[in-house]
Amino acid sequence: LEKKKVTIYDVSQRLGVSTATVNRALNGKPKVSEEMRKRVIETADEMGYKASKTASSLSRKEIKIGVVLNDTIAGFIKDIKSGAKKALEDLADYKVSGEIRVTKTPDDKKEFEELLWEMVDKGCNGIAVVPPSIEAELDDVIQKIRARGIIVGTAVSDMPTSKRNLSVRNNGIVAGQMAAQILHWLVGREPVAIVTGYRDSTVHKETITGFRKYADLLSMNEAGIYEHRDDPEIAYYLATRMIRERPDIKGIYFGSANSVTFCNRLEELGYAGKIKIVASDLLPGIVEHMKKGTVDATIFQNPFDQGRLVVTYIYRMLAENFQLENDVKYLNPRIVLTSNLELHVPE
Amino acid sequence: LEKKKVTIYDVSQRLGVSTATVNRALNGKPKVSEEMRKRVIETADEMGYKASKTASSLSRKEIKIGVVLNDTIAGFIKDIKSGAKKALEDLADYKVSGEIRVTKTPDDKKEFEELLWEMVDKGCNGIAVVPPSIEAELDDVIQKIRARGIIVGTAVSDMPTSKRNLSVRNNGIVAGQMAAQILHWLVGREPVAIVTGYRDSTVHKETITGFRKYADLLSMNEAGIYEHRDDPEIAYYLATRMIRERPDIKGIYFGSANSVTFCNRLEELGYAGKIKIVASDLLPGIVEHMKKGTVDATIFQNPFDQGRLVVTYIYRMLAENFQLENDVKYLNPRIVLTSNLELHVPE
DNA sequence: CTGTTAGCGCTTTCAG
DNA sequence: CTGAAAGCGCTAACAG
Repeated sequence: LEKKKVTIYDVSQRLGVSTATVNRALNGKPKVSEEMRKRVIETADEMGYKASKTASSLSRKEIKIGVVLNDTIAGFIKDIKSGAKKALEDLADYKVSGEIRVTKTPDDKKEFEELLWEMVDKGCNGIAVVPPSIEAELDDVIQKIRARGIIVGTAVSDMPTSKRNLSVRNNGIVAGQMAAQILHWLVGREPVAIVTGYRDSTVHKETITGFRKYADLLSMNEAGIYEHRDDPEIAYYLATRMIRERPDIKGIYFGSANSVTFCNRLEELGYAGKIKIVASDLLPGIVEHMKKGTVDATIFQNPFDQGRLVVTYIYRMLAENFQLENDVKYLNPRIVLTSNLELHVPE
Repeated sequence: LEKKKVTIYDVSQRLGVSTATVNRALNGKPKVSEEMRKRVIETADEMGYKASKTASSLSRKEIKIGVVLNDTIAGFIKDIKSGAKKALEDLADYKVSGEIRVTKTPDDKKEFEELLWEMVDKGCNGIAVVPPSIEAELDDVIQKIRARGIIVGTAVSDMPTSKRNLSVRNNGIVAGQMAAQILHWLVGREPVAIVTGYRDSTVHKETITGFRKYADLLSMNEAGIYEHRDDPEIAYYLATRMIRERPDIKGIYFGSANSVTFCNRLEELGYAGKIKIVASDLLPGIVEHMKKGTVDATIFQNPFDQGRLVVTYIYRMLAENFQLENDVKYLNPRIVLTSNLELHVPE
C-alpha cells in the first residue's frame, strides 16, 4: 500500500538523462527524438511513475479558459453560469484563469461568434460553450478555433458535427424514459402529448426517443408532439390549439425547460390539475406550478453541474491529458417532486 | 478579474517578518506570539491573501486517513468502501495516504474498537467510520480518539453524542417524504406499512419522521412499523405476520437498505405486485425485485458518494481548515425506477 | 535535440 | 518566539 513516490527525477536518473528531457517526452512536447520519447515513456510506466498534478500546476504558466453562453428566453443559463464560475474558482489554485460571457440576445449567431473570437484573441487555451439552438450554424467557426489547438467543449446541447472536443449534457434518453414511466403511473393509457422547444436539437431528439421507447413498452397512448421553438407566442397558441383539438389528453411531457408559457395557458383554460404534467428542469415558473400542483414532477438536468463539469473537463484535457470516453459526459437526470423540491431550490 | 496572486511572501514583506512566521500565524501553529498572530492575520486578509493548496500540499508532510467500516449483513458497505478508496486515490496527489478496514463481524463492538485503535497507532491524522448499529456504544472511544486531536467523521449513520467532527449521511427526512409521495401515487389512501432495521438509529429515525410527516399531509393511512433489526429471521417472521394480521396492506416503505429477505418472503406468500413497494438503496436483491416488478421504486442514498465525501471532508478539515456547516453533510436522496435503473447499476 | 538552472508558494527543520 | 534556508516535483527559459 505504501510505495514511495516515483518522480520525474527518478526516471531521469535511471535513463541517465535530464529531468527536462523526461518532462518533454512525457508531455508530448516538441524537442525530443521519437526514440528518446519511447524509451522514457517505457521506463516511466515500468517504474510506476505518476505525475504530480500539484507540482506541475505550481510551476506551469497560466491556463485560460473562456466560457461563452447563449442566453435563452427562459433565463435557463443562470445556473450553468454559476456552475462554470464555481469551477473556475476551484481551479484558480491550479493556475487557471477565466472569463464568462453571456450573449445579450438569444440565438444570435453573429453575437455568439464575436464572443467566441474575443476569447480566442485573449489567448484562451480552452473554451466552453452553450451553443445557440440552431447547432450546426456554428460548425465552421468551431472548426477554425479547434484548428488553433484550442480545446472546445459544449454543455446543455451539443454540436456533434463541429469537431468539438467534448460535450457535457443530460442523459436525454433516460430522462424521456423516466417521464414516460411517471406519466404512466399518473394517467395509465390515457392520451399523452409531448411538448418541446426544437425537436431536432441533439438533446431534445434524445428525450423524445427515450420517452417514446418507454411509452411503447408500457403501451401508452401518445397524442403527438407540439414544438414551440422557445417562442412564448407559439407556446401560447399551441396550448390553446391542443386543448381545442385534443380535449381528451390527460398527460403532458415537457421535454425542454422552457415550458412555463404553455403551462400558464393551460391553467388559464382551466386545465390545471386535470392534465398531469411531467416537466423538465426547475425554472422559477415551473417551481410555482409544482407548488400549486399544476406540474406533478420534473426531470432535473442539473444545469449547475453541467456548467461546472465542462469547464473542469476542459481543464483536465489541457492539463492532465484526460479524455472523456466517447467525448460525451451524460449526467443523470433526477426526479424532483414536491417532496424533495426543497433540496433543489435555494432558500 | 485579473488580480495578481498575493503570497505568503508578500505578507511577510509588508510586515517585515519572515515567511515562516506568517506561516505559523496563519495556520494556528504554536510558536508565535498572540500579538504577532493577530497582526499577520489582519494584514493577510487586508491584502486578500488566499493560501495556495497546491503549494502547501507539495511541501507539507504526509497526512494519514484511516477508514473503519462496520460490515452489515447486506454487504451494503461495498460501495462506501469504493467511494472511500476513490477519495484516497484522488487525494494521493495531495500527500495523503490511507488505509481501509472492514470488520469481519457486523456490529461487533470489540472488533470495531480494535480497528479504531490500530488506526490511531499507525499515526492517522483523521479517521472515517461507518459505525455499528448501536451507535452510542462507542461514544467514549471516539471521545478518547478526538482528545488526541484526531479528526473523526461518520458516514451512513451518525454518532451524534460522540463529539465526532462531522457526519455525512443521507437526508433521511426528505427520503421519507419522497417515499410517502410515491406510495401515495401508487396506493392513494390504502393502508401502508413501514419496514426498517433499527428504528432508533439516527438515520432511520429521520426517514420515519419524513415519511410520517408527508403521509399525514396527504391523509394516508399508516398501518404501523415493522422493525427487523437487520436480522433475516426476524424479517422473515415479520413479513409472515404482517400478511396474516394485516392482509389489507397495499403499500410498504422499506426505510433501510436491508430489506431483501422481507421482500422475498412477500413474494413466497404470493404478494409480489399486489403490494406496492418503495425500497431504499440498490442492493443486488432489490435490483432483482425491481426488474421483476415486485419493488416499484427505491430511494437511493448514494453510498459511494458518502464514502468519498467523509474522507474528502476529513482531509479538508485537516489541510484547509474547512468546516461543515452544522457538522453535517446531507446528501440528496435520488429516486430510482426501472426507467433509470441502468444509470445506477454497473453493467 | 538535450542539459542547466531558476523558480512556483508553501512547510519544515535547524539555528538563534 | 523568530529567521534562514533547504526542499516538495515539475516546468520553462536559456544555453549548448
